[in-house]
Amino acid sequence: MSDLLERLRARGWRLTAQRRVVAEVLDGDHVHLTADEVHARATARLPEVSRATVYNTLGELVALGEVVEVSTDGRAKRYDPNAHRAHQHLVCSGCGLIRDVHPTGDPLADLPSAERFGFAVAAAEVTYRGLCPGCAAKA
Amino acid sequence: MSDLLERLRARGWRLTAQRRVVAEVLDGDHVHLTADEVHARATARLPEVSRATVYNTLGELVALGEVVEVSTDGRAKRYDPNAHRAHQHLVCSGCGLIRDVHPTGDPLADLPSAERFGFAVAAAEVTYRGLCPGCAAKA
DNA sequence: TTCATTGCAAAGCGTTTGCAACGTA
DNA sequence: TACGTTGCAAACGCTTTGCAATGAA
Repeated sequence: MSDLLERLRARGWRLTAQRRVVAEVLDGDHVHLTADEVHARATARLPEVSRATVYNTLGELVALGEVVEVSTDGRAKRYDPNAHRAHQHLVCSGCGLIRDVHPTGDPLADLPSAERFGFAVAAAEVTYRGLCPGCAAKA
Repeated sequence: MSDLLERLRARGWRLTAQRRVVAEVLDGDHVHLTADEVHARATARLPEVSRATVYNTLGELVALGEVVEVSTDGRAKRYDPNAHRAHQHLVCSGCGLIRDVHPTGDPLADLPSAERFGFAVAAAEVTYRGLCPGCAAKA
């Protein structure tokens, strides 16, 4: 993640305490927090971080391609810092848990040109839905 | 779509003018309207349709499995009446246009059990993103 | 010093809900 | 007639924005 901070600095980002904390919160694997969760964890480290700043910072990280927005349900967006390795998401229909997965095969290869209707297809997002072990045990 | 109305009646649905209009608006291929667009088209046919009724009716159609909610962006949900044939979506990054597509291959087959982490995977959603011919020409 | 960044609070958008009036079965 | 359905309007959750104060470079 220090990589991230260096990349941001190299892009001329003005590095503030708030931005550093937001970036740190997003560190780690399988992190898919909502903006509100990011705010909660950020204020735990640094009380003076406003919601607006969290939204601003997340939006900028997304624009920079460092973080990806994931809207798994109709609820709040989640932010996925694992933008540099292609992966897909496994979402629990019960509790909303999200896991990163790395399927074999390229989904793009499954879409023949006859089915592209002239679109310049750039990417494919795959979301697998099911019950996580915990929720399956309760059901 | 008359099929739909008959299915609904068979399920004991109380058939009101408002519900019929909402169902009619959703008729046709490649229809992916937001709740607000459904409301606009519904009131064009029948002025006395409230937003609340549109939301209620859409929610019931989703619960009945006749319509599928699609959240392509972080904005308003869209409603896809093509629930009876497996298909995926091609979304234009420029204008938001959505097309149904029917890829070859089953995405579920691309997720080996080692990548399922104990999840009981039930379904896979695939969204292809790119530029439609119109937006590609402008870019 | 300067100008981007911040915090606050209010507004915005899409959606849901409470409740009285309504209309289908 | 009875009970499910409707419309209105207010409340809601999440996100964005205006503006004055702040602070990194």
